Amino acid sequence: MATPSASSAIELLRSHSLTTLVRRELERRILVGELAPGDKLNEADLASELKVSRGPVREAFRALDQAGLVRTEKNRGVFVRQVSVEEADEIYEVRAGLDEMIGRLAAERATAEEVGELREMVKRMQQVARGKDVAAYYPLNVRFHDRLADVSGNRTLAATYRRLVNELHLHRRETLARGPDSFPISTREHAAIVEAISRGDAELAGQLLREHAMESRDRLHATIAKKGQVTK
Amino acid sequence: MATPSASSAIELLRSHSLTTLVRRELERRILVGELAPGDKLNEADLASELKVSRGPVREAFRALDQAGLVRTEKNRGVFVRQVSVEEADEIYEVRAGLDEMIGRLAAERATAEEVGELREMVKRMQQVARGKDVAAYYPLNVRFHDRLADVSGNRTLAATYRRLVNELHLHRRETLARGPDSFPISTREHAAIVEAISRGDAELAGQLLREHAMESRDRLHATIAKKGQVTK
DNA sequence: GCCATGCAGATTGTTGACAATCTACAAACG
DNA sequence: CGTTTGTAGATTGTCAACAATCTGCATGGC
Repeated sequence: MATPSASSAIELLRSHSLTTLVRRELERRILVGELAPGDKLNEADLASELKVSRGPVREAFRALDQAGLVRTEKNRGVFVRQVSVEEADEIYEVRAGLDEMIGRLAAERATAEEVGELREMVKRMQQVARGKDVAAYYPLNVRFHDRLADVSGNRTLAATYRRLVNELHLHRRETLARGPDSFPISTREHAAIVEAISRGDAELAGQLLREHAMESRDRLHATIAKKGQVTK
Repeated sequence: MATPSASSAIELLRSHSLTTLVRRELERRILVGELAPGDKLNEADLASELKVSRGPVREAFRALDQAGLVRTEKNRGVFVRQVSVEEADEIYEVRAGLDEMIGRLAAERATAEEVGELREMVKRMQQVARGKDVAAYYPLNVRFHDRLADVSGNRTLAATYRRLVNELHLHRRETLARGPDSFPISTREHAAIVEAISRGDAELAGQLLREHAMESRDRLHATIAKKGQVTK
């Protein structure tokens, strides 16, 4: 490893085609909100902006479509996917089940280092939470759950989970425009989850994570009810 | 509706680009076994065989890659995905959880017609089962579970389920080459599942479907053990 | 005999051009 | 005045050609 930066650059070029890079960039823009649900993605514009031809852009579109982040209408274009409340509700339902599996498996398989890492993440979240800074808390929360999915040791489970969470990000992006974000700071729950995992209590970890997910779902329903009063 | 065939043809042309058609054809070939796991897919050959240019073929590749049916190696080509026993084990684990959700929701939401349809499918499977014709039984079994996923009423759940089942088909294709298929004829279990759904017993339906999936997983483990003896 | 080096063919990655389709606006008709 | 038809511009779908990379084999050096 004489030139780590050079070798990593080589590795970057070796595995990443333009299609992959375009795909990542678009995924980033969508999840970060630069591209809002319903926005149209113009092939030519994106191609010239990213300094590539339309081919890689189109290939990236097909991948993003399959990933559920955009929807394609023939001869009309591709649009950032809009996730309705009904869909979000369905997704939450599945996510709750996956979260329970993640909790169970994580409790069974987590190593001491992994538990330590999770504890560290919870601690960081608690620090941020004191400032009531939702904007800073949100990504930490996402990464915590993401890491939890990895700790489950089941790659298929983690990949399936991430896919659904991405779609829920989409829904959040959609509703975010209508009003301020009321994201919950639930560090206590997180701490309890990590403790259950630490003790190897699969049943409890699964139950806690399921409930944690269900609360998100219930919050969605509460928001629907409130929006229903205000908007119409 | 004066010319239903014509209007359906129009609808076909309206929504299906060449990319979509190529994608479907390749998916069919992979799931039916015409393309075996590990096989390389040559862009130019496929393009000329399907009478299209390489563009749509490449776009179909990106979608199939994201769908988990092929894997892409930059500058080397795309290959039909190989699902190892470890991966299959992971997938089964997730599938068992999804199946439980499907059972629960189906029991809660299934209409009388849907239950009737499921009963009909079980009956057909029983008829085929008497002939011990595994080749004929297998697709019926797949369609039964597929329909069950729809009956759950949760499209996200059904889509997630199908994706995993496709990957398991891949694993089956891979192991099928090594020896005869020992697919189980479990019409009794299917009948019990439908009955639980019919009675609206969500708990039981979920439990039965989970066990049903777990048996597939256990069969995989048994096969591994046996293969381990024979092969090495 | 064995390994490194360097072509030659094949295959993938990317691009720009052409064809088909859609959208918006304006003119013509009832 | 409203509806319809037609046309121009923009956008997507498809294609064929060019560039970059890989694979296999032969040649040469040790």
